[in-house]
Amino acid sequence: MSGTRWLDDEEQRAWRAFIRMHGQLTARLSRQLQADSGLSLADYEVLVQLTDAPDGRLRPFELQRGLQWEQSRLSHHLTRMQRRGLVAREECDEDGRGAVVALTDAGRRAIVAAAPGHVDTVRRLFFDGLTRDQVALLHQVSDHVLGRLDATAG
Amino acid sequence: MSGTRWLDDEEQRAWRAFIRMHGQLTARLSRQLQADSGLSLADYEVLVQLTDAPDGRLRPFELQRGLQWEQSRLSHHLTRMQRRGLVAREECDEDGRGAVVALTDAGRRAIVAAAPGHVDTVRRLFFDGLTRDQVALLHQVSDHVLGRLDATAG
DNA sequence: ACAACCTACATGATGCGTCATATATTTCCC
DNA sequence: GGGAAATATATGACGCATCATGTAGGTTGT
Repeated sequence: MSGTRWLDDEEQRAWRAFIRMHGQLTARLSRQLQADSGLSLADYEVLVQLTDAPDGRLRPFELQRGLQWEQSRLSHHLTRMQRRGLVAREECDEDGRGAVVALTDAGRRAIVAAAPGHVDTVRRLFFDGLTRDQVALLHQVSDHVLGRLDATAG
Repeated sequence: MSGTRWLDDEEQRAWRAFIRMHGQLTARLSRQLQADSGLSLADYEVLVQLTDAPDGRLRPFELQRGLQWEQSRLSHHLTRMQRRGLVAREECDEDGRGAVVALTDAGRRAIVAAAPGHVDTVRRLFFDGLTRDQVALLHQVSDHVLGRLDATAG
Protein backbone atom coordinates (compact mmCIF):
# COMPACT_ATOMS: atom_id res chain seq x y z
CA MET A 1 0.00 0.00 0.00
CA SER A 2 0.88 3.66 -0.32
CA GLY A 3 3.00 2.65 -3.30
CA THR A 4 0.81 4.74 -5.55
CA ARG A 5 2.80 6.82 -7.97
CA TRP A 6 0.65 9.90 -8.28
CA LEU A 7 0.71 11.98 -11.40
CA ASP A 8 3.18 14.80 -11.29
CA ASP A 9 2.21 18.33 -12.16
CA GLU A 10 2.88 18.11 -15.86
CA GLU A 11 1.21 14.74 -16.18
CA GLN A 12 -1.84 16.00 -14.40
CA ARG A 13 -2.09 19.09 -16.53
CA ALA A 14 -1.56 17.14 -19.73
CA TRP A 15 -4.15 14.57 -18.71
CA ARG A 16 -6.76 17.14 -17.86
CA ALA A 17 -6.11 19.11 -21.01
CA PHE A 18 -6.46 15.99 -23.09
CA ILE A 19 -9.71 14.91 -21.45
CA ARG A 20 -11.14 18.38 -21.64
CA MET A 21 -10.10 18.86 -25.23
CA HIS A 22 -11.82 15.70 -26.32
CA GLY A 23 -14.95 16.56 -24.41
CA GLN A 24 -15.25 20.07 -25.75
CA LEU A 25 -14.39 19.02 -29.26
CA THR A 26 -16.95 16.23 -29.49
CA ALA A 27 -19.55 18.42 -27.85
CA ARG A 28 -19.03 20.96 -30.62
CA LEU A 29 -19.00 18.41 -33.39
CA SER A 30 -22.07 16.78 -31.98
CA ARG A 31 -24.00 20.02 -31.85
CA GLN A 32 -22.99 21.06 -35.33
CA LEU A 33 -24.02 17.72 -36.77
CA GLN A 34 -27.27 17.60 -34.86
CA ALA A 35 -28.21 21.16 -35.73
CA ASP A 36 -27.32 20.96 -39.41
CA SER A 37 -28.50 17.48 -40.26
CA GLY A 38 -30.37 15.92 -37.38
CA LEU A 39 -27.77 13.20 -36.92
CA SER A 40 -25.79 12.31 -33.83
CA LEU A 41 -22.10 11.47 -34.03
CA ALA A 42 -23.07 7.87 -33.37
CA ASP A 43 -25.53 7.91 -36.28
CA TYR A 44 -22.82 9.36 -38.46
CA GLU A 45 -20.30 6.66 -37.62
CA VAL A 46 -22.79 3.90 -38.33
CA LEU A 47 -23.71 5.47 -41.64
CA VAL A 48 -20.05 5.82 -42.61
CA GLN A 49 -19.47 2.14 -42.03
CA LEU A 50 -22.48 1.19 -44.10
CA THR A 51 -21.56 3.59 -46.86
CA ASP A 52 -18.11 2.01 -47.09
CA ALA A 53 -19.60 -1.48 -47.33
CA PRO A 54 -20.46 -3.18 -50.61
CA ASP A 55 -24.15 -2.75 -51.31
CA GLY A 56 -24.57 -0.70 -48.13
CA ARG A 57 -25.12 -3.87 -46.15
CA LEU A 58 -23.33 -5.27 -43.13
CA ARG A 59 -23.96 -7.88 -40.51
CA PRO A 60 -24.28 -6.34 -37.06
CA PHE A 61 -21.17 -8.14 -35.84
CA GLU A 62 -19.20 -6.62 -38.72
CA LEU A 63 -20.46 -3.20 -37.80
CA GLN A 64 -19.49 -3.94 -34.25
CA ARG A 65 -15.93 -4.81 -35.23
CA GLY A 66 -15.68 -1.65 -37.29
CA LEU A 67 -17.04 0.61 -34.61
CA GLN A 68 -15.65 -1.14 -31.56
CA TRP A 69 -18.92 -0.66 -29.77
CA GLU A 70 -20.55 -2.80 -27.18
CA GLN A 71 -22.92 -5.24 -28.73
CA SER A 72 -25.98 -4.02 -26.91
CA ARG A 73 -25.18 -0.40 -27.63
CA LEU A 74 -25.13 -1.20 -31.31
CA SER A 75 -28.33 -3.17 -31.12
CA HIS A 76 -30.17 -0.41 -29.32
CA HIS A 77 -28.80 2.20 -31.65
CA LEU A 78 -29.81 0.28 -34.72
CA THR A 79 -33.31 0.00 -33.31
CA ARG A 80 -33.50 3.75 -32.99
CA MET A 81 -32.02 4.36 -36.42
CA GLN A 82 -34.42 1.85 -37.89
CA ARG A 83 -37.32 3.64 -36.26
CA ARG A 84 -36.16 6.82 -37.96
CA GLY A 85 -35.83 5.09 -41.30
CA LEU A 86 -32.07 5.49 -41.64
CA VAL A 87 -31.37 1.78 -41.79
CA ALA A 88 -33.39 -1.39 -42.27
CA ARG A 89 -32.97 -4.79 -40.74
CA GLU A 90 -33.19 -7.77 -43.03
CA GLU A 91 -33.00 -11.48 -42.50
CA CYS A 92 -29.72 -13.24 -43.08
CA ASP A 93 -29.75 -16.17 -45.49
CA GLU A 94 -26.46 -17.75 -44.52
CA ASP A 95 -27.00 -17.68 -40.77
CA GLY A 96 -30.36 -18.18 -39.15
CA ARG A 97 -29.38 -16.31 -35.99
CA GLY A 98 -28.02 -13.39 -37.88
CA ALA A 99 -29.38 -10.22 -39.35
CA VAL A 100 -28.29 -7.81 -42.03
CA VAL A 101 -28.35 -4.08 -41.62
CA ALA A 102 -29.01 -2.17 -44.80
CA LEU A 103 -28.56 1.51 -45.54
CA THR A 104 -31.86 2.95 -46.73
CA ASP A 105 -32.23 5.69 -49.31
CA ALA A 106 -33.05 8.10 -46.54
CA GLY A 107 -29.92 7.00 -44.68
CA ARG A 108 -27.79 7.57 -47.74
CA ARG A 109 -29.30 10.96 -48.34
CA ALA A 110 -28.75 11.87 -44.70
CA ILE A 111 -25.05 11.15 -44.68
CA VAL A 112 -24.43 12.66 -48.09
CA ALA A 113 -26.05 15.82 -46.82
CA ALA A 114 -24.23 15.76 -43.50
CA ALA A 115 -20.70 14.87 -44.52
CA PRO A 116 -19.39 18.15 -45.99
CA GLY A 117 -20.42 20.23 -43.00
CA HIS A 118 -19.08 17.70 -40.58
CA VAL A 119 -15.72 17.37 -42.30
CA ASP A 120 -15.41 21.13 -42.54
CA THR A 121 -16.03 21.41 -38.83
CA VAL A 122 -13.48 18.73 -37.99
CA ARG A 123 -10.97 20.53 -40.13
CA ARG A 124 -11.74 23.93 -38.76
CA LEU A 125 -11.75 22.94 -35.10
CA PHE A 126 -9.06 20.32 -35.15
CA PHE A 127 -6.73 19.95 -38.11
CA ASP A 128 -6.29 23.56 -39.11
CA GLY A 129 -3.42 24.97 -37.15
CA LEU A 130 -1.91 21.59 -36.38
CA THR A 131 1.23 20.68 -38.29
CA ARG A 132 1.63 17.36 -40.09
CA ASP A 133 4.11 16.42 -37.41
CA GLN A 134 1.67 17.09 -34.65
CA VAL A 135 -0.97 15.04 -36.39
CA ALA A 136 1.51 12.23 -36.91
CA LEU A 137 2.48 12.34 -33.28
CA LEU A 138 -1.10 12.19 -32.15
CA HIS A 139 -1.66 9.26 -34.43
CA GLN A 140 1.38 7.53 -33.04
CA VAL A 141 0.37 8.13 -29.43
CA SER A 142 -3.15 6.94 -30.14
CA ASP A 143 -1.95 3.75 -31.73
CA HIS A 144 0.45 3.17 -28.89
CA VAL A 145 -2.25 3.51 -26.26
CA LEU A 146 -4.61 1.37 -28.31
CA GLY A 147 -1.96 -1.33 -28.43
CA ARG A 148 -1.53 -1.09 -24.72
CA LEU A 149 -5.28 -1.42 -24.23
CA ASP A 150 -5.47 -4.48 -26.43
CA ALA A 151 -2.48 -6.03 -24.72
CA THR A 152 -4.15 -5.66 -21.34
CA ALA A 153 -7.54 -6.69 -22.61
CA GLY A 154 -7.65 -10.28 -21.34
CA MET B 1 -20.33 24.16 -52.98
CA SER B 2 -18.25 21.08 -53.58
CA GLY B 3 -15.41 23.04 -52.04
CA THR B 4 -15.17 20.55 -49.24
CA ARG B 5 -11.62 19.65 -48.43
CA TRP B 6 -11.97 16.04 -47.39
CA LEU B 7 -9.55 14.47 -44.99
CA ASP B 8 -6.64 12.78 -46.66
CA ASP B 9 -5.65 9.26 -45.77
CA GLU B 10 -3.31 10.10 -42.95
CA GLU B 11 -5.69 12.63 -41.46
CA GLN B 12 -8.50 10.15 -41.57
CA ARG B 13 -6.45 7.41 -39.94
CA ALA B 14 -5.14 9.76 -37.29
CA TRP B 15 -8.60 11.06 -36.55
CA ARG B 16 -10.13 7.63 -36.21
CA ALA B 17 -7.27 6.38 -34.07
CA PHE B 18 -7.65 9.36 -31.79
CA ILE B 19 -11.39 8.97 -31.42
CA ARG B 20 -11.14 5.26 -30.88
CA MET B 21 -8.31 5.59 -28.41
CA HIS B 22 -10.22 8.00 -26.27
CA GLY B 23 -13.31 5.85 -26.36
CA GLN B 24 -11.57 2.63 -25.45
CA LEU B 25 -9.48 4.32 -22.80
CA THR B 26 -12.33 5.96 -20.98
CA ALA B 27 -14.40 2.80 -21.26
CA ARG B 28 -11.65 0.95 -19.45
CA LEU B 29 -11.10 3.61 -16.85
CA SER B 30 -14.80 3.84 -16.28
CA ARG B 31 -15.19 0.13 -15.75
CA GLN B 32 -12.23 -0.10 -13.42
CA LEU B 33 -13.49 2.76 -11.32
CA GLN B 34 -17.03 1.47 -11.25
CA ALA B 35 -16.02 -2.07 -10.40
CA ASP B 36 -13.50 -1.17 -7.70
CA SER B 37 -15.25 1.70 -6.01
CA GLY B 38 -18.74 2.16 -7.33
CA LEU B 39 -17.96 5.58 -8.77
CA SER B 40 -18.35 6.80 -12.33
CA LEU B 41 -15.69 8.95 -13.96
CA ALA B 42 -18.08 11.85 -13.63
CA ASP B 43 -18.47 11.23 -9.89
CA TYR B 44 -14.72 11.11 -9.59
CA GLU B 45 -14.19 14.43 -11.31
CA VAL B 46 -16.76 16.15 -9.13
CA LEU B 47 -15.21 14.71 -6.00
CA VAL B 48 -11.73 15.83 -7.10
CA GLN B 49 -12.92 19.39 -7.50
CA LEU B 50 -14.54 19.37 -4.10
CA THR B 51 -11.52 17.79 -2.46
CA ASP B 52 -9.31 20.53 -3.86
CA ALA B 53 -11.61 23.23 -2.54
CA PRO B 54 -11.22 24.83 0.87
CA ASP B 55 -13.57 23.17 3.31
CA GLY B 56 -14.79 20.77 0.61
CA ARG B 57 -17.37 23.30 -0.46
CA LEU B 58 -18.05 24.95 -3.80
CA ARG B 59 -20.83 26.85 -5.44
CA PRO B 60 -22.30 24.94 -8.37
CA PHE B 61 -21.16 27.61 -10.81
CA GLU B 62 -17.60 27.23 -9.54
CA LEU B 63 -17.81 23.50 -10.05
CA GLN B 64 -19.13 24.17 -13.49
CA ARG B 65 -16.17 26.35 -14.37
CA GLY B 66 -13.77 23.75 -13.10
CA LEU B 67 -15.40 20.88 -14.93
CA GLN B 68 -16.53 22.69 -18.05
CA TRP B 69 -19.81 20.85 -17.94
CA GLU B 70 -23.20 21.99 -19.08
CA GLN B 71 -25.12 23.55 -16.27
CA SER B 72 -27.98 21.12 -16.38
CA ARG B 73 -25.70 18.13 -16.54
CA LEU B 74 -24.04 19.28 -13.37
CA SER B 75 -27.34 19.93 -11.68
CA HIS B 76 -28.68 16.50 -12.55
CA HIS B 77 -25.46 14.82 -11.56
CA LEU B 78 -25.39 16.57 -8.21
CA THR B 79 -28.92 15.40 -7.61
CA ARG B 80 -27.87 11.81 -8.19
CA MET B 81 -24.74 12.14 -6.08
CA GLN B 82 -26.77 13.75 -3.34
CA ARG B 83 -29.21 10.85 -3.41
CA ARG B 84 -26.26 8.50 -2.90
CA GLY B 85 -24.94 10.59 -0.04
CA LEU B 86 -21.68 11.64 -1.73
CA VAL B 87 -22.43 15.34 -1.57
CA ALA B 88 -24.89 17.58 0.20
CA ARG B 89 -26.59 20.73 -0.95
CA GLU B 90 -26.68 23.65 1.43
CA GLU B 91 -28.12 27.11 1.27
CA CYS B 92 -25.92 29.99 0.28
CA ASP B 93 -25.75 32.95 2.64
CA GLU B 94 -24.23 35.49 0.27
CA ASP B 95 -26.55 34.82 -2.64
CA GLY B 96 -30.18 33.98 -2.26
CA ARG B 97 -30.39 32.24 -5.62
CA GLY B 98 -27.32 30.21 -5.02
CA ALA B 99 -26.49 26.92 -3.40
CA VAL B 100 -23.39 25.36 -1.92
CA VAL B 101 -22.29 21.84 -2.64
CA ALA B 102 -20.47 20.16 0.22
CA LEU B 103 -18.41 17.01 0.22
CA THR B 104 -19.84 14.59 2.77
CA ASP B 105 -17.79 12.19 4.86
CA ALA B 106 -18.97 9.37 2.67
CA GLY B 107 -17.91 11.33 -0.39
CA ARG B 108 -14.48 11.92 1.04
CA ARG B 109 -14.09 8.28 1.98
CA ALA B 110 -15.19 7.25 -1.50
CA ILE B 111 -12.59 9.29 -3.35
CA VAL B 112 -9.81 8.47 -0.93
CA ALA B 113 -10.55 4.82 -1.52
CA ALA B 114 -10.90 5.18 -5.27
CA ALA B 115 -7.95 7.41 -6.12
CA PRO B 116 -4.99 5.02 -5.90
CA GLY B 117 -6.56 2.40 -8.14
CA HIS B 118 -7.70 4.99 -10.62
CA VAL B 119 -4.34 6.71 -10.85
CA ASP B 120 -2.60 3.38 -11.22
CA THR B 121 -4.89 2.50 -14.09
CA VAL B 122 -4.34 5.83 -15.82
CA ARG B 123 -0.62 5.34 -15.49
CA ARG B 124 -0.67 1.76 -16.64
CA LEU B 125 -2.94 2.29 -19.63
CA PHE B 126 -1.80 5.72 -20.70
CA PHE B 127 1.39 7.23 -19.33
CA ASP B 128 3.57 4.15 -19.10
CA GLY B 129 5.33 3.73 -22.40
CA LEU B 130 4.87 7.36 -23.42
CA THR B 131 7.94 9.56 -23.27
CA ARG B 132 7.94 12.93 -21.54
CA ASP B 133 8.19 14.49 -24.97
CA GLN B 134 5.14 12.69 -26.22
CA VAL B 135 3.20 13.77 -23.17
CA ALA B 136 4.38 17.34 -23.59
CA LEU B 137 3.36 17.38 -27.23
CA LEU B 138 -0.02 15.91 -26.49
CA HIS B 139 -0.47 18.60 -23.88
CA GLN B 140 0.50 21.22 -26.40
CA VAL B 141 -1.85 19.87 -29.05
CA SER B 142 -4.68 19.69 -26.54
CA ASP B 143 -4.16 23.26 -25.45
CA HIS B 144 -3.96 24.39 -29.02
CA VAL B 145 -7.26 22.78 -29.93
CA LEU B 146 -8.84 24.09 -26.75
CA GLY B 147 -7.73 27.56 -27.71
CA ARG B 148 -9.23 27.10 -31.13
CA LEU B 149 -12.49 25.99 -29.57
CA ASP B 150 -12.64 28.98 -27.28
CA ALA B 151 -11.78 31.32 -30.12
CA THR B 152 -14.67 29.99 -32.19
CA ALA B 153 -17.02 29.85 -29.25
CA GLY B 154 -19.09 32.95 -29.96
C1' DA C 1 -27.50 -37.89 -32.98
C1' DC C 2 -27.33 -35.49 -29.04
C1' DA C 3 -25.48 -32.90 -25.27
C1' DA C 4 -22.44 -29.13 -24.23
C1' DC C 5 -20.96 -25.12 -25.76
C1' DC C 6 -20.50 -21.08 -28.38
C1' DT C 7 -22.13 -17.25 -31.32
C1' DA C 8 -25.39 -13.61 -33.09
C1' DC C 9 -28.59 -10.73 -31.67
C1' DA C 10 -32.43 -8.50 -28.82
C1' DT C 11 -34.45 -6.41 -24.69
C1' DG C 12 -35.65 -4.35 -20.05
C1' DA C 13 -33.90 -1.64 -16.43
C1' DT C 14 -31.37 2.05 -15.02
C1' DG C 15 -28.04 5.73 -14.84
C1' DC C 16 -26.29 9.55 -17.85
C1' DG C 17 -26.40 13.92 -20.96
C1' DT C 18 -28.84 17.52 -23.49
C1' DC C 19 -32.44 20.64 -24.65
C1' DA C 20 -36.01 23.53 -23.50
C1' DT C 21 -37.94 25.83 -20.00
C1' DA C 22 -39.13 27.55 -15.32
C1' DT C 23 -38.08 30.26 -11.04
C1' DA C 24 -35.92 33.05 -7.87
C1' DT C 25 -32.81 36.28 -7.01
C1' DT C 26 -29.38 39.97 -8.04
C1' DT C 27 -27.69 43.86 -10.86
C1' DC C 28 -27.92 47.66 -13.74
C1' DC C 29 -29.44 51.87 -15.22
C1' DC C 30 -32.38 55.76 -15.78
C1' DG D 1 -36.62 52.77 -6.58
C1' DG D 2 -38.58 50.24 -10.20
C1' DG D 3 -38.58 47.77 -14.29
C1' DA D 4 -35.35 45.36 -17.66
C1' DA D 5 -31.81 42.34 -18.15
C1' DA D 6 -28.67 39.15 -16.45
C1' DT D 7 -27.35 35.32 -13.20
C1' DA D 8 -27.79 30.94 -10.38
C1' DT D 9 -30.05 26.94 -10.21
C1' DA D 10 -33.60 23.21 -10.92
C1' DT D 11 -36.53 20.07 -13.62
C1' DG D 12 -39.15 17.21 -17.12
C1' DA D 13 -38.68 14.92 -21.33
C1' DC D 14 -36.17 12.21 -24.24
C1' DG D 15 -32.36 10.02 -26.57
C1' DC D 16 -28.11 7.46 -25.35
C1' DA D 17 -24.92 3.73 -23.01
C1' DT D 18 -24.27 -0.18 -20.06
C1' DC D 19 -25.34 -4.28 -17.53
C1' DA D 20 -27.64 -8.41 -16.96
C1' DT D 21 -30.15 -11.59 -19.14
C1' DG D 22 -32.80 -14.11 -22.68
C1' DT D 23 -33.30 -16.76 -26.97
C1' DA D 24 -32.46 -18.98 -31.13
C1' DG D 25 -29.55 -20.95 -34.00
C1' DG D 26 -24.83 -22.99 -35.06
C1' DT D 27 -20.62 -26.08 -33.82
C1' DT D 28 -18.06 -29.66 -31.79
C1' DG D 29 -16.96 -33.98 -29.74
C1' DT D 30 -18.16 -38.51 -28.76
